[in-house]
Amino acid sequence: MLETLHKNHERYFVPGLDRGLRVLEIVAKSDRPLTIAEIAKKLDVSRSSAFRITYTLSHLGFLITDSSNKLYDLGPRVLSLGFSYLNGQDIIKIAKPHLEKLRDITEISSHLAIREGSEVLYLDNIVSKSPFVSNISRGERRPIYASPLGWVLLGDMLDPKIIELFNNMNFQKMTDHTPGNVSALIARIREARTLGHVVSRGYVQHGGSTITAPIFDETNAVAAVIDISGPDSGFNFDKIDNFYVPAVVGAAQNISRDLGFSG
Amino acid sequence: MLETLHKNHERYFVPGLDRGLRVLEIVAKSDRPLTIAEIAKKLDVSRSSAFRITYTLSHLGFLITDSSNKLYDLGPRVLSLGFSYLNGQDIIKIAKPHLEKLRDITEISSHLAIREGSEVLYLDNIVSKSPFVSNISRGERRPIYASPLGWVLLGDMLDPKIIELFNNMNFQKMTDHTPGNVSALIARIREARTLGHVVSRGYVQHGGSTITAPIFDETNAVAAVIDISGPDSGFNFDKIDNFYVPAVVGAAQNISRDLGFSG
DNA sequence: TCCTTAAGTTTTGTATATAAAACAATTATT
DNA sequence: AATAATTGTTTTATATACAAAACTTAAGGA
Repeated sequence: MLETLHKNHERYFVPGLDRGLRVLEIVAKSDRPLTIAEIAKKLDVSRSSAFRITYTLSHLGFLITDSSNKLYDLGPRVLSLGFSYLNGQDIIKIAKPHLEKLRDITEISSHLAIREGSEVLYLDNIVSKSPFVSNISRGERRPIYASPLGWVLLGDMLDPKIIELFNNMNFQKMTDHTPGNVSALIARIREARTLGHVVSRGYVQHGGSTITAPIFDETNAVAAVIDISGPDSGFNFDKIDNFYVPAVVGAAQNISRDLGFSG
Repeated sequence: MLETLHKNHERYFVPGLDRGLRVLEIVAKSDRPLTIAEIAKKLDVSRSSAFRITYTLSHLGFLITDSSNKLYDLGPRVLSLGFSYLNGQDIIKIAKPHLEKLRDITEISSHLAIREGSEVLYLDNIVSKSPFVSNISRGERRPIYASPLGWVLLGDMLDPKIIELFNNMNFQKMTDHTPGNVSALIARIREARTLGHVVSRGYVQHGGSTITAPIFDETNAVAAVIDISGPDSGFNFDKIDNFYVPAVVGAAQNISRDLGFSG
């Protein structure tokens, strides 16, 4: 009884499953295929266990081996799960017509994103027909602190929670406007919440601008976020306040409404 | 010794991992979140085992529960693996500039796909700037038999292998041109191999056309396939043979060359 | 309201997955 | 070329993951 107390919260863990998924992420993070010995070392298990795990994963198609059967890499089957996830997100279906309309009237690419942990996760990407610079696609991630999408997404999070989430985060200056620490980030978040949207010119990348607004669910929580984003050349900067901002905020409100949020 | 002979090939399987991944696919296939009891029934294991597996998967972020903690659905973490897979495919990086050039000169969306089992798996989608009908994205799948991409992909497969792969496949007529059985499919594949490309008008969807060509690797095997594809309104049908076909075949050859295939 | 059925947890004896050790095969080193 | 070191695979004794059963909670019907 006593000796298992320290791992009491892991009482129901299936270790083989835990380690198998960690192997997939180890291989995913690696920029080259890995041997069993390398996987064993990174996972801190015996070679025989790593052998069994890779054996299972490759028989299932989640890992593939090279011609020598010694180097393991991700198999195409890992894609099917992600695609099913995207297909199952009602918010994508609900948001898509609004994002397309937004793209059509602004002629700028529009995006839908949610928060996962301390990252912005792009769920949809409606590309504009005019030349585009940024080509972000579904499934991509960005650090929350460095993205206007992230600042808006954290609009309903309490400060202690934010501090907890970013306490030991390494803030890298992407541009001059990237917050360099938690308190600067909180200021950005507060600003976004007060205004109800974010207009950023050159905040994300050199020569690129975005306009961002939040989507609320029925509990008034920030469920997701949308933006229009592209190179400065695609914007008419005289029309920011009386055209682009109302268009994005309006689209976000319409999506919120379709999600069941009555306001 | 004797009693384990029949499952000798599964000697090294990690059952917890196998079942965990099957749970993910069960949930992925389902059109609604599932309870533990439903998962247990579909997986044919005890409720206590299903409990342990869902416990593990949800703690790792691969499954999420609803507010009542009783309905399990895919979590956003499944996306990260698929995205890593796409990023790791050198062929995507190699093909992309050629596909973009192809899109630019034809003004039609271009795609890159590989074969996985009996499905076509789209690896990249370069959207045209003109209005588009089909909006296929990376990670999507189509049955091989119903797609010109599939016919070209099977160009180097021997007939017995093809028959084996499609023997108990249910051929659904998507259009008038969809092969209805294996021998019709083989005829299509042979035709594609002989010509070196496929021109299809209305084969895939009503009012849509595609032009498809194979990519070879250093062993002369069909490594992947590209096409341009869009609504008929985007094509100039007088220029099929002297413009579109050479453009697509040429792009495919250039990609083959960059992959290391000298021809 | 009480009873029945079903589903989610928890416990526990036992079948079995696991890590260590042994072995084989390959690669590095002198 | 010979030996050492490393890695992949197989075997096996033992720790433990598993299914069954018990228990708890919730939902439905009479």
